[in-house]
Amino acid sequence: MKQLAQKYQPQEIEKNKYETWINNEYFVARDGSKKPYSMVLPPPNVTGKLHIGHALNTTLQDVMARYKRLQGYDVCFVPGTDHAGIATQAVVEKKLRTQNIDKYDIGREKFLEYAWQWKDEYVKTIHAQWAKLGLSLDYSRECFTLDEKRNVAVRTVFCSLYEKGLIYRKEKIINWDPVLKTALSNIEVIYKEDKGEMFYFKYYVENEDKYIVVGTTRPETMFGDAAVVVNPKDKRYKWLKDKKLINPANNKLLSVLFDPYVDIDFATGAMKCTPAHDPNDYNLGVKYHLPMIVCMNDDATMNEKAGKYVGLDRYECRKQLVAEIKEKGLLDHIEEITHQVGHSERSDAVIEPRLSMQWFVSMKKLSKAALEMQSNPDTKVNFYPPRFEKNFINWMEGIEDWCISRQLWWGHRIPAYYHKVTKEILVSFNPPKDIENYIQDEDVLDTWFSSALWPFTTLGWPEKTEDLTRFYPNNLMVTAFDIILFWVSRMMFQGVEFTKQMPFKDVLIHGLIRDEQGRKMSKSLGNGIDPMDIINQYGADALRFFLATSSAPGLDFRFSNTKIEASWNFLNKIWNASRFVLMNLPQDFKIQDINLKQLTLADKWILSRLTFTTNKISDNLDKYEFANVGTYLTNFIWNDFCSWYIEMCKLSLQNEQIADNTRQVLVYVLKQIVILLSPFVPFISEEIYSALPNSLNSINLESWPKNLIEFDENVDNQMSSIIEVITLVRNLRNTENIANSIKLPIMVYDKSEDEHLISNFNSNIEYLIKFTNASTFETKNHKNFTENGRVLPITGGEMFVSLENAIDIDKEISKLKAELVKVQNGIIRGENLFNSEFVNKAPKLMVDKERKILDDYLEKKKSIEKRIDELENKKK
RNA sequence: GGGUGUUUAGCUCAGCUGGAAGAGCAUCUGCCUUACAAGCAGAGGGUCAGCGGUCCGAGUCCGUUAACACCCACCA
Repeated sequence: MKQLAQKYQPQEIEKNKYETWINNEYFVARDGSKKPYSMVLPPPNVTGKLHIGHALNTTLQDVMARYKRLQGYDVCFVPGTDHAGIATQAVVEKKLRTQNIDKYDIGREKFLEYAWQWKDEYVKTIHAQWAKLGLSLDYSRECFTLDEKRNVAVRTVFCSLYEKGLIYRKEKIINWDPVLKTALSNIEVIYKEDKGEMFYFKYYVENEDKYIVVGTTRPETMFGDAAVVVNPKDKRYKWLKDKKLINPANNKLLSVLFDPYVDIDFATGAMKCTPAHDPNDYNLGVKYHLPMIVCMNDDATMNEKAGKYVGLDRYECRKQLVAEIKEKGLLDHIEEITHQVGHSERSDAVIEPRLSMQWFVSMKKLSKAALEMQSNPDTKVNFYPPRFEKNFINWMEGIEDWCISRQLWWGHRIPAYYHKVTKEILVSFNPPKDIENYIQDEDVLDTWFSSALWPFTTLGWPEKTEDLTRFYPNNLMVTAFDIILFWVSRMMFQGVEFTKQMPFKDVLIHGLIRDEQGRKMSKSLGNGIDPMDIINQYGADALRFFLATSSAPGLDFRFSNTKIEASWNFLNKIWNASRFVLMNLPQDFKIQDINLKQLTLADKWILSRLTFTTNKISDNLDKYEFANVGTYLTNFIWNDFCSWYIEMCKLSLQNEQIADNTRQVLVYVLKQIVILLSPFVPFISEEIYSALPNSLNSINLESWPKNLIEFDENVDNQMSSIIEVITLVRNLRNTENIANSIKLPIMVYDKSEDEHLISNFNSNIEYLIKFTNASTFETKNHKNFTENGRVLPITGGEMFVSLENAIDIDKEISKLKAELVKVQNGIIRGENLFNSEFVNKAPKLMVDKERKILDDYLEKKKSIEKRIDELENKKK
């Protein structure tokens, strides 16, 4: 048992705790006698430091991990990091460039050395940040998406899919990033609305003085054109049958195709067809066996097909080509348009659709299996909130094959080997024995290919490990909605394919944190927030509490300094309440069982509220409704415990007979409070916990509160009625400007024959006197007062507060009249209700409730009117 | 072009099965009451975006409109 410092200083109490927890292996899953609970941390990229979004994501998971641990689960919370192929390669290249090193000069192997160095450095940073955040991770199981074991899994999956015919290599139109010089998958392309121009060119008919006008947004691709296509139903172009058109860019002859794909109403209804640079044109090209002419290099400069424009950037070529065509008089007109243009997610370069030889995952069979699994209530993944399930389903239903090869060095190298002579492809887990006759594929796999396997590769798959049987599928996956398609969906279909079940039971989708103005946080805006800065200022606990309790599932929320401060204030309140409890314990204090027969009303009430709160918190944590949990915690701790119970204890602590039992209750409740809090704010909880008598070595060894007594509605009502009286008197003092030093005689009388009210007040009269600062507090069964004062309605009776210190009668009367209006409105509402179908159709319980409310109002009306009469008489 | 979400107090947001509108911050009033002035005790403030519907009863369910945000989609 140790002392709590005078001040709550998070920087002090958060020191060294994490190291102790880790050294004691509190977070290592290994107790086979307990029920398993498992999560994998979405592995952050090793490109840099963690941002506030990571802090949110990991905090939510850590809350669940700690909660489940306290509930007696063997929690397996696996950390890891992601090699993030494109992103990491880009930052490493950038760093090398600052040192004037070109990756092509140093070559693949040397470059990878630099990349691994980078990775080691940032994993270290990430570890330090996880520690600061207090994440209860099981480091004994830590993984990296590119480590040896994961590589085994990746190669196993690749070969297996290849053998099943679900991976193939083919020349197809793919999204080409000309800056990073690699293929991308469809979802790595971000479509943005861009201003552009639609150019209308004249295509003359061969050997005739007739022309048609063809529109294009991309004149530079005309060097790759293979045909002009019109709709067969388009009457305007029937005459073109069997004619040839002259490509204004290079004077080559183009045949005219008639295909219903072309939209008659779009532009001129005549479309140029560039099979090697447009996915739709490609389809037409395949259908009509057109030549596939690639007219650009991999860096989006023009190749020799562009004639004199060879070597020019695609946009420069466009400019010059348009000028040339215009000069020749073949430009009809130019139209300003806005259209969707694809940009690379990573480099922001304008994507060039390009015919290229790549590896693909055939998606049809995989998506079908996953969708079937998802349509069955017994095997499906539960999305929180459920609407995100649609994202998954829609995407999977319309999914196209997944381009998985990347022209990078940093990643899992594709286990395909090409025979130097026969050119035969060999896909094999291990390199061929006669490797000297082969060349391995230069490309690596899309990062998401390995990420998709994460839930089971982290548990040792493809080996049949104990972890895999115990902890798979994972219980929970927590992630932001922007990654559902990239990651969640892919984990799901790969899980189904390789483990015959979904990789997790629940998916919790959270929103994004925006800045205080509601803008997305981004590097270009420079409005990102470093969680470490917040921790240094307010402590990890305040940050965690803010993050976890500020958001409803699936919704974005704003970062807010005032909310962090509010969290800090809350923790400071808890700190001080704990100090109060501890300083009221005598030196020789010993924990004993609470004597349930000696409880005061306040004792019973706080224990009953504790039960209520614990149940609410469990319910809401089970639904991942963290914001609700925050509300229940704050209400209970700040209002119930601090404002009422502790204040009432100040009296009972002076009563020798009950003081010790009160201390037992105080310590007991405080202990449960810090346990309830600990999933959210582990550091301060541990600090306070360790100062409590008879505590274990760490709060991490504790268990979730079991209810000492049931929630008691009767007790709750009794306490409410006392709180009601106290609040009314306080209110009266405030509105009437009556100083606390003036003691007031107070009388309560019972309206009904019910003795409960009176006896409740009688047995708690000392609290009432103290809290209302009354001179006398009497309870009576009958009205009997004549002095100047105020009648206040209370539940089940009325209260009279004598105001001998001359209140202003006029003011009093106008106040009563104002209240009378409110009461009359209430009566009107009630009477309308009872004149309606309400009585017949509403449940009896509701009718009774409304009846009572109305009766109370009628009573109240009478008594207010009487008071007004009395006061007016007094005036005369 | 489809789809989803948001719209509640001055600000930021809760309000999960329909039963007289809540929190934090801000504002106003009074308190240094020895756990806490980063606090305590009170107060004021809302036709729950608009319209229509279902229901005895709607912030909550249905339809519709508007604004904002996001996702998906090959329109040259």
